[in-house]
Amino acid sequence: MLEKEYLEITYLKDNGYERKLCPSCNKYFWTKDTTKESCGDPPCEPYSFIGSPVFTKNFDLSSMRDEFISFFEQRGHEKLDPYPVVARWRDDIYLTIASIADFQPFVTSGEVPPPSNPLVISQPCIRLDDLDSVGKTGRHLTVFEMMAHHAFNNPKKEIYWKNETVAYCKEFLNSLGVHDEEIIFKEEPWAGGGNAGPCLETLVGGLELATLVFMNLETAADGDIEIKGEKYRKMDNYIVDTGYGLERFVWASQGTPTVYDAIFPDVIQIIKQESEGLEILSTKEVEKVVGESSKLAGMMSSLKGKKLENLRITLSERLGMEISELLAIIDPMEKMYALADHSRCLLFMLNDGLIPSNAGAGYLARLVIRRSIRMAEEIGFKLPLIELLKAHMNALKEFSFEKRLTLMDKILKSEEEKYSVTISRGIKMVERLLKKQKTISENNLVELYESHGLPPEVVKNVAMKTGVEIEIPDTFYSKLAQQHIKGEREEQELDPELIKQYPPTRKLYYEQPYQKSFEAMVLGVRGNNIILDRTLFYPEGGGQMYDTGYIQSERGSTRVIEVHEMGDIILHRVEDPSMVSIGEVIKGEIDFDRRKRHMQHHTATHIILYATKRVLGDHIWQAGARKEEDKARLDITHYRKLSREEVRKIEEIVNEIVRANIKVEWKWMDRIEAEKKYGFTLYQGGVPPGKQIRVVQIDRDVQACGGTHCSYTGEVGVIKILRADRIQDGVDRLEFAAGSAALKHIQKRDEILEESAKILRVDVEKLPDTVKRFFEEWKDQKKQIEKMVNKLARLQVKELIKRAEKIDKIRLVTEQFSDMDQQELIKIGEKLKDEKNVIAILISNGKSLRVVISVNDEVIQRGIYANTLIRVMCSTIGGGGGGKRDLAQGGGTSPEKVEEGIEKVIEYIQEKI
RNA sequence: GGGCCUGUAGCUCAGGGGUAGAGCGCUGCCUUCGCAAGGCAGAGGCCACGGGUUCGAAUCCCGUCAGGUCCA
Repeated sequence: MLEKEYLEITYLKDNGYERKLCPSCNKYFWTKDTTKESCGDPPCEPYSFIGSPVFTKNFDLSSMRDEFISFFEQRGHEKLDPYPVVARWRDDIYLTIASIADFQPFVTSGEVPPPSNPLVISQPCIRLDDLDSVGKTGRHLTVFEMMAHHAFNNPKKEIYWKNETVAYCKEFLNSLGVHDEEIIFKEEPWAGGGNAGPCLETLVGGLELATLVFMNLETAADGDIEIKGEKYRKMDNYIVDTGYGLERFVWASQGTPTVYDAIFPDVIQIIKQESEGLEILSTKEVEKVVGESSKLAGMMSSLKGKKLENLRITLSERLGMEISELLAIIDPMEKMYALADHSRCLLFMLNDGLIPSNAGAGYLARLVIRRSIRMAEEIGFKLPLIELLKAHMNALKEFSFEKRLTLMDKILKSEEEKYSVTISRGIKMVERLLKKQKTISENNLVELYESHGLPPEVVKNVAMKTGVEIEIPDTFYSKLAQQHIKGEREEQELDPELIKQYPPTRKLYYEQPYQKSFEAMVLGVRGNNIILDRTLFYPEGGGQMYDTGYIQSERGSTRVIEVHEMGDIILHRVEDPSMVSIGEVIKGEIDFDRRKRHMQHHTATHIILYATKRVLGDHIWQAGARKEEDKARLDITHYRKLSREEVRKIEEIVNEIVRANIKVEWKWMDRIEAEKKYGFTLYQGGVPPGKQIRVVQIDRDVQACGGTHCSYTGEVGVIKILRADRIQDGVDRLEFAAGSAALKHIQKRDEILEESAKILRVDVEKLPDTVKRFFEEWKDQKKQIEKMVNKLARLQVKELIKRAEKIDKIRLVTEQFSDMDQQELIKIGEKLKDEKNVIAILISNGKSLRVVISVNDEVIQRGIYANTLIRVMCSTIGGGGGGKRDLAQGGGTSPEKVEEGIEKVIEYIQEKI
């Protein structure tokens, strides 16, 4: 299907490139080299650039990036500053995985015009999918810069398309000294993120340097083009999406054994010097081993399990070394590379304000941190991680990381601490386990890792110390992965197609936020949902609850219970839809008290977020929010629990802002323009759709927000923070109330205090002291009672034994108490056990019916057990019981049958002896 | 966002329907010139919280809260 697309690229043919079919991978490629038979892409052919660089000049990251950007600037592309690596403008991905991610979904869909067109960018991207391969393959990185030029075309205007793109690519490579004959363009359809299109991979020396994607397809259930199992159809927009791997270009220019040696040699040097186990690794021989390994690994897509094993075997054969000898060199080497890479990744992540957490995007940061710590330990790296981050900063001067350095240091330290606690806790667990069961099963390993974060390698080491050998099954990690695939998802409620037939609802609540009633025409009725041409009713959104109220027609009025937005349509859910008919003009009235509270809470939320940033630092992001009538809450990202002082400080600042009575400004802005002017901190409450976004500004705080707000901060009234909780690691929740809701809360709290004080008959001020005293006294008295019970029991025993009834040699004690505690019965029973030949039946017949039977040793010898007796007894009195041979307890529900029960027990005893 | 694990003495944890336990730490006494160590005695528990099942729940079930952890 796509073949035609490739053949349309006349530029290739015109420049002497020939289309061939690779016999090895069965894919088409274009080359000028007449001797070339296979596509040159590993695994069809190995790398040829290691040791013999493909460019005429050596580059480092900065110079290579400059070279690329100025090349395209000179050819009419506008330079765009990179976006953050944390993709806050997206709700479908956490991290920026490609340069095109910057423009999805609104620019690629055509809804929003691109910031400039055509443009050139070098976008840092993070991909954690191949985490295991990093360090091993010599080319995998967690963070890399995707240099790219993009052109966004539509039916009305075309910037440029396939021919020009390929031409740029060839010319750029030529400018670096690459000959036409060395370049191979390989056909490889591309798909991702709901789009697809033909694509050319550009290979030089066996290394894929660039990917030229011609994005012109979109997913469609009835599409006629199938790529990788998904169906696609042509879309109106067609986009040039290129990706030039900065790090790979630098690597190719230097021809070092691995990409790591090329892009951060200084960091590697530091790790080598500061690690205990790595001094031997600087010899020429090692370089050779690593180079060969890298070449071989280049032929494989990823390295796991069998693949990795095979690579090691082949490599040892090729070098004439024992596997163990090879591993001794290669294993620490790989860890060193991975550590160098991971620390670079952390630099970007933490700089963009990602706070490590046990859930959400923050987990990704923790994952990388923990891997780094583990690797640092394994190779004996002595310095704190922050030193590596600092070292990376030197090679990345273009990014201003410095301002976040102290914060990064704090975060890393706290994470290191947490991890060491986890590990030492885990170690103790393993030791206990070994005491119990001698060995550790695979299930144990899985549980230790999944539930307690203890890697199997650590378990193995601990076990070794106690002399137990443990095999970690090869299947361990794949088994883990399988366990997690299960999770499925569900979606969709109302049919969106149905809604499409209505025009967008005019949003009066933005135009007249203080209006209480309005008139509108009924456009449709869908079940209980009414669609109007305009409305004052605010639908649920941005964490703000919907408005409620009434809709009035000639026939009467009906309550509006819920209001939701679907696309551009607002649905009013009412109690009785029969009150309105299509075409009718109705009067709507909103519950303004409720609305006003929402407005106060919403404005308060902005103010609080602004204040937390001022108190805690600008790494704070909104992690969620909800505004209700009587309270609201705001979740923020932060690396440690808020202290009481911090909360108080926030509360003070917030109320200062209220008192300052600052104007709350809102306006509609062009999305791209707003992003340029205010940055991505706009998107605190998620990403609103559409070309235009609504921007709300309070003092220096600016957010994209669709909610309703007060006009001045003074209208919010007093803001009271009700609680500050840590809801998950890395996320704190502030619950608060504003205005009259705040007052209500304060009043309610007062009431609770006063009532409590009244019960204790003390002043409110004395409450803490009194409660403490009462609690202490209560505990004290409990102990006193226990002592008395003991004493009393001793006395009781003497009395009871005197009154015992004789059955053969056995002395049977039966006693009914009016209302005695079970504890006391047991105490007496316990004491009676010490007397010879005794069976005691002790009954408390009060609020509930309880029985304790105790039997002394000699009686047990004769085969009479307390737990048997109690069953005889209690089954008669309508209950049950149980216990041990010498002491048992039970109860029942029929007090009138107690005598009968005792009779039965006596009968049983008589039978037994 | 989903899964799993854990909340018991100041600390580390056993127990897992029937009288709340161990080790360490703490207090006092004995032994000693003193210390370390040992011996004896003792203090210290709403068994996270709220429901439910049961004659009876620390224990089983449900929910809440808190902590941990893995995955997306």
